[in-house]
Amino acid sequence: MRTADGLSVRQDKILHYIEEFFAKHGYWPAIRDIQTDLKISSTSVVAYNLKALQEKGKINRQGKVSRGITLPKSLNPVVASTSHQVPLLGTITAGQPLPDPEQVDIGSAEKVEVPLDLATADKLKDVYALRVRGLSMIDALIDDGDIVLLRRQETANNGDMVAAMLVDENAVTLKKFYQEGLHIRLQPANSTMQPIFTTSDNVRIQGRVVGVLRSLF
Amino acid sequence: MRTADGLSVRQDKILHYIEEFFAKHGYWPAIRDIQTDLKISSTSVVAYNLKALQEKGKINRQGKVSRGITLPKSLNPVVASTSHQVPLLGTITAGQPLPDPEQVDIGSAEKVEVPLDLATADKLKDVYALRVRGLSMIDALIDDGDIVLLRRQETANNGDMVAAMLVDENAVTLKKFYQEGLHIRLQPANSTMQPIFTTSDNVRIQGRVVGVLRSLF
DNA sequence: CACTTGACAGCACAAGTGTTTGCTTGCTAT
DNA sequence: ATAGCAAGCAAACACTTGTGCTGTCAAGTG
Repeated sequence: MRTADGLSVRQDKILHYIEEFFAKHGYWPAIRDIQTDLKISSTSVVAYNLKALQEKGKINRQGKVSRGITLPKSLNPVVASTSHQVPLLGTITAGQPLPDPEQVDIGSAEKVEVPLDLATADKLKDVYALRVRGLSMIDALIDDGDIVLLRRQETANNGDMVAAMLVDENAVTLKKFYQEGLHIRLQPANSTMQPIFTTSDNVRIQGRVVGVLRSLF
Repeated sequence: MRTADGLSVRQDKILHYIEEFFAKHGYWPAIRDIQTDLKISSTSVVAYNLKALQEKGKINRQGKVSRGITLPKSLNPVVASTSHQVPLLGTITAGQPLPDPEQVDIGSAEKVEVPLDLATADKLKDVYALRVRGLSMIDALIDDGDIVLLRRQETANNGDMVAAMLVDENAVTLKKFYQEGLHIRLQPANSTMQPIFTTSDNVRIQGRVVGVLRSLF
């Protein structure tokens, strides 16, 4: 007898057992867990069926690794996630350059949850977050306390919202970037504000703004 | 040296390593994984620190079980539900009153993922999202295309950012709310803009703004 | 009938892995 | 000084667990 997925009854039971075991314990079962709880006579039978499940793409296995049976993320109801974490590297204030993400221990940094609506996971590479202090970014429609998401890059296309450092002023600002011949126009997002015109060598792009989160709770 | 959590540097590193290992592999690390990758001289040192982490409630352990180190669900960024879905009920444009959430079939509405950093789950009750069309909310630092999160309510405290309908003008606007005697002051979030003064009966509060999401991808 | 194949059994081995024991080090309080 | 203690080190030990045989058995298959 077969299930709809082309699995034998036993394989189906094993698959569900693996799911439930992980949901209950938080780690994966060993072959002998499956064996005893499902009252299978031999570990080799379990191994045999696990191999079948693996070939059918229902599970992943890491050879030789204890409890290395895993479910593909997309099939794992416990792990499937709709958001992604990016490191919160610090605070951005007018005048201070952005921290270099490579200088900071990303592993120990605070994390910010970013919904995948805002950005798909693969686009979140090299993205980090900064908390905004002060009102200096208000012409970019960014308030005190907002969290901005930045992707590290040193070039920009016209119209991109970038974190740009003005060398002369020693200030960082968030503006829309427009290259106009030898000059650069930095246009505030807020149309009631005036743009900045300056030369290329006075501008150093530190990253592109890819999102803003504001909590008013 | 200690981290903010009262963990030693080594314990902090181990904790983050466990997180990353699980995120990467889908199963938990063995003591020897931790040892070799963190270049710790002995397994017993790892065991020693794991015990400390366990006593501090940072990890759970199943004695004797291979790869039985787990993170409490609330601390596990991979498993913990760190975001929540709220219905996206439509579009807000200057002049149009907000849709009544009860009039819309919430079940079939589009959903927006909201990170719990922005709002804890229990506070997300009666919260819904609207997409902003046009620049009419620019003085509330909200751009065309932003998504605003609103909690349905008809009263407000001073200083709350609210969605207020001005009856005479038949317009909806997002402003900070201040009751001043019999009059009401609606103050833009953007200090370069001017407030609106009006009477109480000309203002109908439609909800409180609890968050803003902006994606620039 | 001989031959294959899928599924299961039993068992033992070796690798994977947690635990224990004894020893060293550096620091602090008595 | 000396005792106490947290933290680390090294090696051995013992349990846990995946894997590799060797068979059995029933159901095809030519």
